[in-house]
Amino acid sequence: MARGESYNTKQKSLILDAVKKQKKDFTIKDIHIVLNKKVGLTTIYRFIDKLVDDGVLSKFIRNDNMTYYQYLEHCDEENHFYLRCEQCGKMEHVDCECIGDLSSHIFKKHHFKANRENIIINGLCDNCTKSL
Amino acid sequence: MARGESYNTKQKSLILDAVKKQKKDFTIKDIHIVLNKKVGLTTIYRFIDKLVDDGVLSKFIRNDNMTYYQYLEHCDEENHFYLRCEQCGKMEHVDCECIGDLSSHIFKKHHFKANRENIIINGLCDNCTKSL
DNA sequence: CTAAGTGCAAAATGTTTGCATACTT
DNA sequence: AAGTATGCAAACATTTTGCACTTAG
Repeated sequence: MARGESYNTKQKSLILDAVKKQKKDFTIKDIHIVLNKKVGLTTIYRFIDKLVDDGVLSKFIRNDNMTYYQYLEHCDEENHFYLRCEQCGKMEHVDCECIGDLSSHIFKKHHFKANRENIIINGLCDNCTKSL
Repeated sequence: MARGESYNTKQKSLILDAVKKQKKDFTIKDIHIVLNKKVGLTTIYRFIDKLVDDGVLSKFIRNDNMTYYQYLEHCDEENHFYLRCEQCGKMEHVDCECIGDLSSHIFKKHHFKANRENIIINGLCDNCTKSL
């Protein structure tokens, strides 16, 4: 096997499964608890960091000063983007050419190359709008 | 004076000035150093947190695990949004109806109420695209 | 004069590192 | 067998808190 390659371990797949099961954004602690502390905190930190580097997770901070992560379903769709609810933390996936149109407009008119892999629009989802 | 009101102090205006002068995203430490440690770290933490709550600053985390802040020029423009360069950290302000169009599309078709105050598109600015 | 703000030092958290052990390939 | 991964404990860094003192109104 080539040098620098990584090994598959029970811990990694446990973490990845847990991460994929989350319905909304989560913290390192959440995963630690979900896994019933079967996997060490250090390992979780290390592997989740790697997932962020690999673009599998996005990482952000709320004003409560906690670090949250969110699973980014891998989409090869040309026109994929996210709608993230600021109220409940849920992330909707959308495929719609509207975002492609915006990107090309921004490129042509504003000379900026949008990162198409990771466009997130914040706001309020349908449910939360109703319950306010 | 009404209870719960806040006082204007030298420290607060020093911090606010420093924050506005930043050309790109910055950390608490940056501000501490810019102010030549004339203002205590604790005070900086407290006031900057307040600025975030008030929507004057946005707060986010990079994968280096440092917390960054960015000054959000207040814009009453209907169609204001940000283009944030992932390479150099610069934030461009744009006023263009393209974003209003997108927002109403998203509202009508995807039943999501975008937060118009704070739309940030990540990507690469013109300069950084050229120098890659 | 009173409420709010400041800054130090201490405490609390969150995150990373060193290292011996265990696991993958 | 050799390279990776794990997890503990320790080290580190960042952020928050308690408190006596200062300042704004």
